[in-house]
Amino acid sequence: MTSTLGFAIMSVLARQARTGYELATAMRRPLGYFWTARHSQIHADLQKLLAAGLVRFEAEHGPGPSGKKVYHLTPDGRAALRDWVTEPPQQRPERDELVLKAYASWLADPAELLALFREQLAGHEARIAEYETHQAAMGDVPAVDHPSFGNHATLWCGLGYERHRAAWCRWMIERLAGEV
Amino acid sequence: MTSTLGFAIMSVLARQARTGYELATAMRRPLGYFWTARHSQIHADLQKLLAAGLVRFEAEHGPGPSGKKVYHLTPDGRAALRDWVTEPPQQRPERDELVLKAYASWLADPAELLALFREQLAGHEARIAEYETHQAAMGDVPAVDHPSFGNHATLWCGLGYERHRAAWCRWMIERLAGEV
DNA sequence: ATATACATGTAAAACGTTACATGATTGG
DNA sequence: CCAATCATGTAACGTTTTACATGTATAT
Repeated sequence: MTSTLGFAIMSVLARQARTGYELATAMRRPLGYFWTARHSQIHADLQKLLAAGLVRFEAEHGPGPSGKKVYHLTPDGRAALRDWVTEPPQQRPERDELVLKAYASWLADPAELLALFREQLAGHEARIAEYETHQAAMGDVPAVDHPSFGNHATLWCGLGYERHRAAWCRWMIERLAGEV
Repeated sequence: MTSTLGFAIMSVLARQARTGYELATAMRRPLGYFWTARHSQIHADLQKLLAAGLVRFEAEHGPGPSGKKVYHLTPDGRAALRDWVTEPPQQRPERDELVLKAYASWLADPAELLALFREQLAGHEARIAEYETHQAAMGDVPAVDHPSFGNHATLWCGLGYERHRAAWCRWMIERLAGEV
């Protein structure tokens, strides 16, 4: 069975052939906004995808003890990815440490809590500004069958998320500021 | 080192003494909205917390092969929890399968995608209605040092999250409906 | 020359899920 | 009496992180 990471890798390869190293950097940005993995996990997963016939590689001369391997999707890989996209996602448990802290916030020091949420808010505001710059640079939303539609869709979601979290932080700050 | 699950457990025990079984049901609702664990993991973690002196239990006669154990926080446990609340959360990687699918959505069938996002939207709308009922039942927001402030804060966040996701689904549906 | 980026992999440990295993209490 | 709920725990497996291990190409 292909893991979700396997599909994340194939989602990148569907756009362009890449080495494992390049996949790892894609897992920081832009893919890292919604899926991450370390290079050790990526190399291991690539071997599984290879065994399943979903990817293949061209060995090229390059850095590293064993040259470089440029991976690309096979027709089977592209078909598997295409099918996976429209299947309902398995709902994995939510795990949100800041919300957990909010649940226990009643026993903490309000002044320290206020500092925590102000710090979090600053982070969200910085990311909102960053995402808005990206969005302005990307221009109009293309047709849904264009690769960059995926970039628009994920950026829209990321921006909405950051705005929601910023609003929540402001609500918390308002409540806490009244107590200090 | 206490795991985040350990603090989740202590967040529940800070309100009321509980058995491991009761902690597992709390990990479905209401805690399950932002942190989950199975009973097997909870029992294992309780033994770590016990060894660290952060919780203790009273053995009581009851069901099960070994009676029941009602756990409560020790003063050390309460202090550790209190300190943890105001520490910045360690940013754990985002992993969102639906957003990953959106990233690869350009190569899928628009009609099937439309069905997927309509289904997701229906789920969000149902949860919004459910949370709004909870919120109405809870009444006004109490002082920040009252345990139920934690319930209000987490519910506010959950409601904001569901509304954000619903809005994103509607945006996707609008784009996709134009193509089918 | 030397530091940085590029490049691939393995091993150990932590975290989390699923399945296995047992048995008492309670309500119908 | 029987089923559901309450109750505790262990074992096997898969996923993810951290650390270990190596070595080339390139720009300063």
